[in-house]
Amino acid sequence: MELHQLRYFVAAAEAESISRAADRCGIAQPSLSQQIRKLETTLGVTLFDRLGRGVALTDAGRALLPRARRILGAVEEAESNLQSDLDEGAGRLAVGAIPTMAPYLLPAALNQLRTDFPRCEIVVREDFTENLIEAIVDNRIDVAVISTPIEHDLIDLDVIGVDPLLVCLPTKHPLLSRGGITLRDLRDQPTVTLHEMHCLGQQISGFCAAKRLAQNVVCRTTQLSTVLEFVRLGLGVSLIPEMAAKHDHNPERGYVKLSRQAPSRDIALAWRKGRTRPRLGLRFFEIIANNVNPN
Amino acid sequence: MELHQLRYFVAAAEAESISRAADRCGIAQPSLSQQIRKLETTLGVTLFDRLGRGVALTDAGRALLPRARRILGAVEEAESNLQSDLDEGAGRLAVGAIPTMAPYLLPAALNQLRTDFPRCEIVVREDFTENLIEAIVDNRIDVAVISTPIEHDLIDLDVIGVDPLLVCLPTKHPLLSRGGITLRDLRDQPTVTLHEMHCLGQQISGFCAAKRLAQNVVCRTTQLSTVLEFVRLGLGVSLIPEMAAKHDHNPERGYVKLSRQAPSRDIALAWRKGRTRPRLGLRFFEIIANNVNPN
DNA sequence: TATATACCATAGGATATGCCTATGGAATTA
DNA sequence: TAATTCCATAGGCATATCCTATGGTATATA
Repeated sequence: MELHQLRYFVAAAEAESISRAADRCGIAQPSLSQQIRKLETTLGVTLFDRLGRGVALTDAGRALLPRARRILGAVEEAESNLQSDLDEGAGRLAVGAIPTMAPYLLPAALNQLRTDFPRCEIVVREDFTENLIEAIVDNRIDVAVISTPIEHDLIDLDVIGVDPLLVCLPTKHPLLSRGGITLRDLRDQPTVTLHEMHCLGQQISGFCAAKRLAQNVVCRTTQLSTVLEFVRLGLGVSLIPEMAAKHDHNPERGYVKLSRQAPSRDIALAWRKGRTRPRLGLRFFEIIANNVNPN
Repeated sequence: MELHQLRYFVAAAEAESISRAADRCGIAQPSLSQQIRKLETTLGVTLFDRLGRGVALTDAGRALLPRARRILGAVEEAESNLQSDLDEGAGRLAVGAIPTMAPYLLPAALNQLRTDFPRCEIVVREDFTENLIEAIVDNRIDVAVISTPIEHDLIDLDVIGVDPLLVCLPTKHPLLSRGGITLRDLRDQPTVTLHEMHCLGQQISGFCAAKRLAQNVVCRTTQLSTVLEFVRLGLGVSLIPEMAAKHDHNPERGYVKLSRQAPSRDIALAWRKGRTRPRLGLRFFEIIANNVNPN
């Protein structure tokens, strides 16, 4: 069964004539006659009675007619609405993000995206950098919000901003009111930090190692919120990303920016190299870059 | 856009690989690759990103995929359900009948047909012979219940029974109780009869002319029920088909069969010559023939 | 790093398909 | 009876589909 055969069939049924149908289809009468016959052969039924003067649908032809119309209608819909669907951003976007960024960056950005493209479908995956990279390479997600460094031949990285790491202290901590804190001041402080399964945990460790600062780590957790709770209870201090600090409204914690050589992490979007970035992804890029760096 | 292109497209989208898709479709990899490219050209969009290691859908591809599946599903449905629809008699039947037969033959027959094929659709047309013949020739109706004679090259006629014409009299009429009535006894009776637009009216006139019986026609009507009413009021007698008499339960009228050379009309089904008789039509034939001639 | 493997694209040729014109037979109309 | 209309068939041409062979690129392995 071929689409043009269905078109010819419908034309012949409507015209009740092979000749007129061929005329309307812009082909010669024998061609249409031949295609109808072929359709009859493949379906194993007779579609028309040839009456010498025109043709008339048989039972089988009457049964096929509405189906043929449905099929052709679906084809037409596809051809004409494909582009408009794309224009309206009715697609799907799968976004990944590391757990230390997701809760601070995604909600606002995805909310905005839904506003811009009400018909879009968004899938979120929160996972560690390594798994996100793998997901991008395997085309399971379209884009990921992560931090540097990323070394992978198949990944394109756009650094869209910098997220400073602040010192997080209990409100009553003496350092909090002092001002002008440097890394050196933290040397003897007990610290609470993230497990190194998080890239943020690795980044902090790396930063301290670079500054030859031996951390006195009293606890490693797997969630930032747990770290914050420990700090609140006075078990130690911590380095916390600014984006997380901005979301912390608990009066029992305070944040201080280190006065010199303040550590930070990059905020980046990772894409699959070679893939055309989906329209929704491009808009997501704009939105999140704008949120990170308000002009 | 062609159906095989959609098939290849869906296969490639599902396999995420041109090679594997080609394998599954039973064609060579370059062929499938080429058809995908063609589809992209006709639609004016890129459907896949070629990643060296497999392919991945673009926005456009993702938009097309459900549509392609819908189209192919509709095609499959048509191919597989066409026959079953025919077997279940889900078709349409357009039946015609002359007004002097329709009310007595159609209701029971069509009711039976609906019982046999609950999904069928029936259209009834009640009209004069000439118009019915024309409707059959033009394929507007599939079959007609009519009477002889019919002379038309494009009509096949099946005589399925004979309908005697009875003398219809008011109950109090002296002839009714006499028995052994012949045409001669009607010679001086005032008669009421149908207009000759009805074939029955023509048949009765013809019959009387053949017997050299000059009718004393006091009234011509266009409906049998009007004739009956005139008879009831004693304005005249009439010849009424037996099938109508059987439906007449009014005690003020009586019917007598003529004892010799009783007139009758044929009951026939008319078909378009050259058309394959629809399944529903064949069943209708069986039912009505059986109703007319109960074995 | 070098080699082998997997995958998609291109090139060129064989085959098949769709469409054409010409023509014949059947039915209808003048 | 002749002219017309309509569908089917025959044969040829152009195109499209599919094939094999091959090259380039990315991935996996030695």
